[in-house]
Amino acid sequence: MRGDFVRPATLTDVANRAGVSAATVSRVLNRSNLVSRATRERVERAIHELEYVVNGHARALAAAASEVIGVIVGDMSDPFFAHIVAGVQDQTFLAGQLALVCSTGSDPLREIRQLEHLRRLRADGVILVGGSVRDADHQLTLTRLLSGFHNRGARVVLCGRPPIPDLPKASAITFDNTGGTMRLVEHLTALGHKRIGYITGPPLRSTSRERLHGYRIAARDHDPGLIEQGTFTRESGWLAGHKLLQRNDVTAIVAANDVMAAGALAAARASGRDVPGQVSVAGFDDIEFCQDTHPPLTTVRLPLREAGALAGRIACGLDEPPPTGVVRLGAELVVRDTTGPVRE
Amino acid sequence: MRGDFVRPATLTDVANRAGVSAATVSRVLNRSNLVSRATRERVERAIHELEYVVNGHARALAAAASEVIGVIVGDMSDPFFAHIVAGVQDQTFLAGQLALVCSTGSDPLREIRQLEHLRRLRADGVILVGGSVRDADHQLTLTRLLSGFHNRGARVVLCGRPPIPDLPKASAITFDNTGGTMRLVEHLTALGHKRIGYITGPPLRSTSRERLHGYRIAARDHDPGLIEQGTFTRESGWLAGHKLLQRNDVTAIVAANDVMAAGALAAARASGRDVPGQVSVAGFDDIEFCQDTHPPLTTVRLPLREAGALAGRIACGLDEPPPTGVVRLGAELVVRDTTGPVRE
DNA sequence: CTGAAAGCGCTTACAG
DNA sequence: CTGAAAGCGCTTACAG
Repeated sequence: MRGDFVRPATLTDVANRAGVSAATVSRVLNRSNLVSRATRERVERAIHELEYVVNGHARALAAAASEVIGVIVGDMSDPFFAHIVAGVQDQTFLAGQLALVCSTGSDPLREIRQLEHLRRLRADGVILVGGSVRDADHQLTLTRLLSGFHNRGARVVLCGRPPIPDLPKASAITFDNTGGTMRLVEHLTALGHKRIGYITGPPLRSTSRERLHGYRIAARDHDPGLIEQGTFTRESGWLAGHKLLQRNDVTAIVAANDVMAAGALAAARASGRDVPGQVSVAGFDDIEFCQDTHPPLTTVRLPLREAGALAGRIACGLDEPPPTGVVRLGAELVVRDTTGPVRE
Repeated sequence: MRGDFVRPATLTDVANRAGVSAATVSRVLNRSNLVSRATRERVERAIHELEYVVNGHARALAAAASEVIGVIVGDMSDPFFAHIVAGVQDQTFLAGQLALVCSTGSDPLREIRQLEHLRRLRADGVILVGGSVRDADHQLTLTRLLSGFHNRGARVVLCGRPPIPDLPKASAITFDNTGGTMRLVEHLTALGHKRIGYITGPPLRSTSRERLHGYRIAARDHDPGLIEQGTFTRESGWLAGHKLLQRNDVTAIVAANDVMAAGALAAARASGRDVPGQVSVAGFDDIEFCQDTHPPLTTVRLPLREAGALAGRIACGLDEPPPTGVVRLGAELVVRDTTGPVRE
């Protein structure tokens, strides 16, 4: 039933109405100053009267520039991604580009599909947000796809994801996941904790691996049984926390992100444990609600919005890519009320 | 320094390599079954060898269909939007469309700009998510722009936003904001609360107005001084909560969303008030962290992801638009631990 | 400052 | 089942 529709006005329609050539209309559209004032005004009136909207596809085809920046994220409802994306969009808007945000639901296949879509649209830039998946096949496909962007002259930015060795021209903005986790664990060690449980993220994600690496360095001589597997969701944090609490020697639990830490906190409460009296808990990212958990959560702050803004600026060509290809952003320990001294 | 780049392979390149015409390649691309098996295989090999990626702009221009669905949201880092968008994207992915999510930062001007961008891209559908702004000029521009989409045959869906009278062909998916708030206030009334403070959202947003309206109906004879202005942020909830708590007659505080309720909760704690012993607090939306506030927050649950999925299906043409143009979704009271009986 | 013409890379009747 | 040709709506040298 999608019957007969109005054909939108074209540039030719505008040219006819204004009594000029298509080239002249195009010049007005692109703010060329090779147009006399009178002509410009006539054209602008025609544009207004016809409610003319330039066809972005025709323009992209003729000019070989799309005004589109692709942003690929894992999961929009995860604050980690949401904050980075907000930073990106502030900048793309300033640059007059359209940030096209696609979410993969953490599915590698969907990541590939979305990238293909972006290549079809000849995106001027593409930003991959969040941890990469350690899977040889997937990495190969990804690298091939991304070099396709590069070969066209499109900019590739990795944000919160390690550089890809086979893709030296891509810019990478990374977080100090390892160092941040180390400082967090050392903070607990200084409080007297010796048996510190750790809830890690999905095993193949670079973010998980880097944070876990920090734990392994700082928690020397740790028992491998102190590490539980999570999936970055609250539910998985609850389950893993519950398991760790069944070991009576654990006096502190560190989760690889705040959402899982919130789950572990709930598990501690459910088991009747006082936090931080009987067990300390800590997270990672410092998303807003850390202030509102019970008690407020000790965590590590990542400059998410700033990272997104930087990625956006590079992708739009507003900033030059970093000379070394990599910008490493800090991670700051934020001590709140879920961590305290061990009471033996 | 963006020097000489590789020209991506075109359909003609593929045709030459495979020794067929462009039309045949196009047929293979579009899965037409008017191609012999042998020819198809030859073309597919050429596509693979050349790493050919169809140019979406050329295709959109020739076929007058863009495979793009635009989604306009206020603020990605607000879980309210994030959950709706996740629902949308599940469906657009199934439909093979690209969901192009643009955020306006709650700026009406930016909303218009993003819509113009989507019109240029000849989006097949557009979804406006979240409350509309009550401003005559802005509404007029918006309506004009949206009818431009309609006239082209693109689908317009309003999600979590009231129908626009001048735009009867648009589908609207609305939440029972008023009824949900009424049930929440009645729950408090049943617990003996007589002086219930209310923290409202930005005054011009439809969401704020509908929720406030529910409060006004249910809290009959309320003192206008019991209503404080917020902006849907945690900070504004803290401030408004702080003000309300200075009135010693207030025994309960309802906020127009969970994020502000979390702020109010923190303000109550800061003032040394026990929740719910001395003051009850409640929010709206039921975002995930409501389970982790201290104490867990009483609120009203909105089917955000379902709403997004429905909007996505309609926008992609997977589902027919609702016959009446409007789908009204429920709002369910979720009683947790921040609300309790009045202790006089 | 302005216009005619070619070209961007596809799809789609039309013929065969 | 396949191809030649026109056309989608712009931009961009090239001339003037």
